Amino acid sequence: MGTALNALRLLEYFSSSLPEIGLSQLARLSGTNKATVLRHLRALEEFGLIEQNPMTKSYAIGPASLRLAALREIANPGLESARQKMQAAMLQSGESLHLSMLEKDILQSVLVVETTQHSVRVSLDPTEILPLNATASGLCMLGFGPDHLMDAFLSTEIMRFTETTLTDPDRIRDRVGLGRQFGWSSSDGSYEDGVHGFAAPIFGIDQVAIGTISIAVPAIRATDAHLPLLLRTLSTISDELTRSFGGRRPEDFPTEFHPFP
Amino acid sequence: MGTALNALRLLEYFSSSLPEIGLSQLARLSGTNKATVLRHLRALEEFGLIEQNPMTKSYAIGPASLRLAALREIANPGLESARQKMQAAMLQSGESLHLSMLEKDILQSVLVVETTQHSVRVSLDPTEILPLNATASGLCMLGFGPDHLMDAFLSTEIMRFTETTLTDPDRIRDRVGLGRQFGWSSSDGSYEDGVHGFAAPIFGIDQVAIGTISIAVPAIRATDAHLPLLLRTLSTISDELTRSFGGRRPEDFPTEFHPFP
DNA sequence: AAAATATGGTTCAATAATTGAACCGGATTT
DNA sequence: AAATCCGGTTCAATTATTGAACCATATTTT
Repeated sequence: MGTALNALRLLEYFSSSLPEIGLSQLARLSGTNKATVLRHLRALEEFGLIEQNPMTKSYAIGPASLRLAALREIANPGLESARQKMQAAMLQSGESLHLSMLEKDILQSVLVVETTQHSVRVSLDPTEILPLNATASGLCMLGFGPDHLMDAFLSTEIMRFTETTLTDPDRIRDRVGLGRQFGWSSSDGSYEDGVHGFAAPIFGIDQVAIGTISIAVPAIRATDAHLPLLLRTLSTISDELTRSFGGRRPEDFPTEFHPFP
Repeated sequence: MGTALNALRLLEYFSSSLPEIGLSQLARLSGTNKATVLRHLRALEEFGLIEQNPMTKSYAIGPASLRLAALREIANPGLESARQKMQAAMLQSGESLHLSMLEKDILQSVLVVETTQHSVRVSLDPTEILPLNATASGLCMLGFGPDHLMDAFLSTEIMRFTETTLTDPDRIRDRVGLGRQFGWSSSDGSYEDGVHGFAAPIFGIDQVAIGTISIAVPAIRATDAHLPLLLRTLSTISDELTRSFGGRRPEDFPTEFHPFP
């Protein structure tokens, strides 16, 4: 049931680590017959969501994705201006920024602006779903997002990614509480080793977070000396983005971010 | 035949002028039964390519489009750096830039950077297919693109958009020849009244144009005094983009752009 | 150098999903 | 208050989808 959806699901197998997939390989990955996969790929290709490399015969995401993204921009204005604000914040802080949004209790990365100032940089997959327990953005979202989010999340399986990933519900609650108090959250290699994250909420009209803005820093530069600059950047851009999305910060939200004691 | 494609085709009805569509309206537009349309929309929605506005109940392009676009970025790197170069060129010239690419003999707009310096600006639909006879980019593409392009285009129906649209094959050939000689093409309201365009080619490895970069200027600012700045901007960015896409300019391509006599 | 195993792609009958007309309840218009 | 509109549902008839087996070709393995 759901031919169209089955076809679309083939797109899920493409990732940054596997951007090109051959017919047989995709059939294996999806557990579907080759003939079926080929039919679907042909349909996706005709629409432009898939593109076949004429040399290698393997398939990749096609140009229609860009068209659709541009179209969404129009219905959902603000993302383009968000990009510009992120660009400015990137130049100010020198680090990469990630904008993520909550959709159906899932935190998805929607915009990435990578630093142009350092050659050692954090390059995370911009299409990934962010685990709420392991990332700064996730902890921040738990703290400032809809009330039911924490319970909903704790009722799912909590994943572990590295040595320092928070998996104990009590410890997660502690960290979220700390974030709620200071206005920002952080993670130190709890999702990927060597990557420190700092995140602040973006609020909607009802003063509930609809997304987060985060700065990803390689461990080498995650120093106490660097922190004030990062927090200053974070504070201003989270305020700008909240306003640019038509939202409002809660009255008791800190106007400046300070390091955790 | 092609359920998946039928579902995807529904996405074609969304545009910048019609970013949200209701169920019945979409059924009418596509000439399909409501039940069918609803099934398709549900499938697209589950994948995230469609999103339903819970208030108005109408549908719009969903967040998965952004994910896919980001994914394509990875397989097809360079677009992000192109955006940055375009941003710089926008700041230099003060005008909006359009990047378009040739896909299957169709010239599609893939990236738009709008000016932030003027309130009178050109805002063209970033998802549109560019007519080869009516836009600066189109004429430029005819001049520097694959050899068969001109014949292929002339064998299709040539569309007229405004009073000044070029529709006579001989006049088109003349203008294309002029572009080939000077390295850049222009259009003055031949696609949309009041919009002047200036375009230069982006070459692939085989010295054939794979796309174009263009500057769109409102008629008020399309003055002789402004032109040198526009041409300078165009020349440098077309060179940058050609290199950034791994291409090569032909040896006899002008290193500087000069106004037509 | 021959055999074995890949690959992308095709065929076709059995099957399972898609389709559209008619219908429903509710909100606007007339 | 009658008539349209809307989003959404139902269900039998039909139609497109599916997967096993197959083909030709390229790359490994023996």
